[in-house]
Amino acid sequence: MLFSKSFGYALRGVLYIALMQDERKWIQVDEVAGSLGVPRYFMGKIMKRMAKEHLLVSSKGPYGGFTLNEDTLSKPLLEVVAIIDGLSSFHSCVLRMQECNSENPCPMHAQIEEVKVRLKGVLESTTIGDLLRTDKKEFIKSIATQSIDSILLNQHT
Amino acid sequence: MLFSKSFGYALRGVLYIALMQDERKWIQVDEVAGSLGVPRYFMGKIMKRMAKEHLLVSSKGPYGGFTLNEDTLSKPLLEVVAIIDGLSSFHSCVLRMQECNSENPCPMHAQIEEVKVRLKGVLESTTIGDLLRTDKKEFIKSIATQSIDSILLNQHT
DNA sequence: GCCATAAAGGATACTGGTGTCTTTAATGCT
DNA sequence: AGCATTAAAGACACCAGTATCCTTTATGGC
Repeated sequence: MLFSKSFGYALRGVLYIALMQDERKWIQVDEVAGSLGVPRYFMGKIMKRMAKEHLLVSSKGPYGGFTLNEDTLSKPLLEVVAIIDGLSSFHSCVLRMQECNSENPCPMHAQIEEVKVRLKGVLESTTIGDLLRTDKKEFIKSIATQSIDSILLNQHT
Repeated sequence: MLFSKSFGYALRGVLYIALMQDERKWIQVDEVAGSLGVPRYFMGKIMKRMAKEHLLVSSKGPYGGFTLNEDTLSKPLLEVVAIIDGLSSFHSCVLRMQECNSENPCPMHAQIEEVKVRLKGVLESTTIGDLLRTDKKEFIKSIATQSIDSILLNQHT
């Protein structure tokens, strides 16, 4: 597994909020979790962590919820990885050897290093905003489990 | 985490056996686990799984242990991954979307697919034998936690 | 056949990620 | 000020990977 389950929830959550941003500023956990088919309370904890790291902004009380920060869309995907999974896998050896580095490499070091550099490069050069697509319905379909109609319907309630 | 902890144990175990093969045919779990600094009973279970898949051969009783199969060194690393971790991460979406594929891709599909193909390529094109190095002492150092001297010493007991 | 040795197999505990629920704190509305 | 709403925070359950121990099975040497 490249990333944790939480990372998937986190990124999809941010993208969902970004998607709804043009209509409403504050989006509630209930709606995000419901639309994405993610456990309600678990989603809440994940979004809280992102808010704590200023990738999201939260507001309590009626009409509160979560919203993007000014710079959220320009942040690289690696930021989400760092917040949710941490970056240890990029720095540590796949064979878990303590002393693995370019001078004293583990047997897989060279082969894996190349892949890790590449993956890190993708995550650094791709921003959250880069992932957004123009077709809203198509985009929702790619991150949500609920039907598009029921999601768009919920917006009026 | 690209691979599980077990995968690291497994690969290092196979390499250790390969390394000792020129002197002795059958290597015991006790020695492998001791040399590599891996939990004894856990290592046993991992090696058993590899034996079941014919990546290793096992023999019970006195002077028994594990040894390489005829074709072990020519097997690609992906074989070890398949036995220990399974290949599901290569086939499934990082955002865990059920319906993610090239026709209906998740937002990260294109970027990740490239990395996954590359990683899989490395694991397919690199054999276990490819990882072996000529300098035995250097090689042991790269997969073991115990001192080289104490390992070489144990061979005589 | 008996004994010692080593893997096989099963039972159990630990740990971190995942998932659920309840209580507390903050905020907007009346 | 009081109430309703929403996130924050903490407690707890669950599960899969990890780790440990014990019993059983196979095998070689005597």
